[in-house]
Amino acid sequence: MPLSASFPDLTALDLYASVVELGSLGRAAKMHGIAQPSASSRIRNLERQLGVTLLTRSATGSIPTPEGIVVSGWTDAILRAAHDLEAGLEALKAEQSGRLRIAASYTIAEYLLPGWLGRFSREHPRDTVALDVENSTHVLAELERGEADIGFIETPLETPSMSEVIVAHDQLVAVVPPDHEWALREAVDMTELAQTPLVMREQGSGTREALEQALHDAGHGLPVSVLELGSTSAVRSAVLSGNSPTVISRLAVASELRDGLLVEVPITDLKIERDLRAVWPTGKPLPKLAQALLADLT
Amino acid sequence: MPLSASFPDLTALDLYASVVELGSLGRAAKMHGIAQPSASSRIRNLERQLGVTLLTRSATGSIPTPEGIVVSGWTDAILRAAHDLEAGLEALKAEQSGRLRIAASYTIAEYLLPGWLGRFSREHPRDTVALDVENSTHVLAELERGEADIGFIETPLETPSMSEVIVAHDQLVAVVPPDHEWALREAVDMTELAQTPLVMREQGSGTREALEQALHDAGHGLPVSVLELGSTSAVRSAVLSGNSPTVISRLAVASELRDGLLVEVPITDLKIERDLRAVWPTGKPLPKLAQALLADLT
DNA sequence: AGAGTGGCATAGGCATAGATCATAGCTATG
DNA sequence: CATAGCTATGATCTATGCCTATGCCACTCT
Repeated sequence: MPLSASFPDLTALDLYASVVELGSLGRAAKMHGIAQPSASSRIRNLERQLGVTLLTRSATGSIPTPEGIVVSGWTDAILRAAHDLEAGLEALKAEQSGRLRIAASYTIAEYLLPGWLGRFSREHPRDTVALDVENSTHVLAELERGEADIGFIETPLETPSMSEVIVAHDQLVAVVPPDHEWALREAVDMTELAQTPLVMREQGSGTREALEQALHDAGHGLPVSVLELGSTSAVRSAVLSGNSPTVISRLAVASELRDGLLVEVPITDLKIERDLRAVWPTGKPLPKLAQALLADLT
Repeated sequence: MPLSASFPDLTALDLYASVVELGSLGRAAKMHGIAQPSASSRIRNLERQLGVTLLTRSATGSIPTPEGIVVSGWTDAILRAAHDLEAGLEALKAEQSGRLRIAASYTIAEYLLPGWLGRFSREHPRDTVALDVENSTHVLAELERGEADIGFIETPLETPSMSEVIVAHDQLVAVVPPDHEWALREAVDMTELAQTPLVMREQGSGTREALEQALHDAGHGLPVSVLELGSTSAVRSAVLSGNSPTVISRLAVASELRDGLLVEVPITDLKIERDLRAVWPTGKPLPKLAQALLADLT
């Protein structure tokens, strides 16, 4: 469903965050490179759009009202996500001539890399990072061709020509909306899972292959799909607003599980763990910047 | 630091999400109530601002490019945070005559309630929710005066006049930026914590009182503050960009801990657990809507 | 094969949001 | 009591973005 038509501008939220931080409209205006009356009017607009008085203004400055403090917490979450987008984009746009070239799989690029890169570029403001998002086999190919300095993948590899180190963990879990019948079950066994139509990624995605492999290893047939979608976020939205289970990366639904918007269903004897690894060619020495990034993560 | 000046409009991101979901600019335009050419131009602007080609357009529709898929994951995170803000605001703005009146403490209101309310209002679209954010004692007072139907607090209560049920857990943890000396420590003992200047909430906040209580119980003096700030998000930002530890709700720094932007430091023998509880007056019967909300959470 | 349908891009006219500058009122400080 | 720092208001201007109308393209059904 679309966002409310009169949703405030992100720049207004950002300005508000600065006001809260600095304690004054004028100082916040200066930090954002606009005139003080503009800041005043933008914040007033923001208050009108949100329908809440955010600041108590006085001749000595402006401090948030009690409601303003709560709202500030919510807007901070939006702004952090926006900064993640910026960090990710900057890396995505960087020319191939950039100093540190990263190749990463989708899950890692979507849910972990922006945070890592934000911190990395704060610590190394003069260096640029280039990011290629590919599936695991392409990541390895890029590393072998010397087109990337370091890679991040979610599948174990057997080649001695690549070194690796585990930087995070992930797990595939079965989830349903809280009003689904499975939400109350103690557990569901694998036979039932294999026979229940699921929302799934398209054929050939890493997530789907891992699930098919696990079912096959346990002597079951291929899972049935009720809907096939091209991205993890699409799958998540479909499950949130539909009534079918899916098997999905825990990282992708962490906040929904925390908030109770989705419920995890234990599947008997099904455990698809994935260690998320940094990989690089064993032969070549790891570039300094790649070492620095790695040091941040371990 | 302020967001990039040319950061795209949230409505543009929202439109893009719809395009990805629906597979066509025109359909997305209709869903957002604008004309197709407007959608076309907005997406084109979005691509220019981000510096990335998001869609491959064709006479049969538009599907995201590989980069578009990654970006879509990042924008989804922003939009989810925006929906949380909307859900929270709607409750905050609702008149006191609203059907379900909730009183909650800051931590719960900031980090958990928006998600709960989003789901609740999807399931009960005709009902309105009013939210009052206060500290724990005020929450109880509102319940006693009958001004709220149900409350959420993070401190245990001893009065038999209130019923309670635990709906989530929280924990105060010590965190530092990853380049802080403590980040590499196995553990830090309480004496050292009590003597180290911390970033803290202002005197009288629940978080600070819990920490002071725990130190006092262990025979230590009051903690020293290097900086006192009025909101949890302000404390988090200060620690992220500074070089001092803080003791803070794990909920507030969950994503930073996951991304490695902050590091948790175990404090020997310090364990401040907080069960987050729903509370309501024992006498009166719990209103239907409050029961429904509670059922969602347990 | 031809008409119809659905999809995207371009061009021109118009309305509105938002920026600036100048000004004025308020409070604390010396 | 004057000054410095804060915010609000009003007048004016610019530019961004929307809408309608139109054209082109690909697929599909008769």
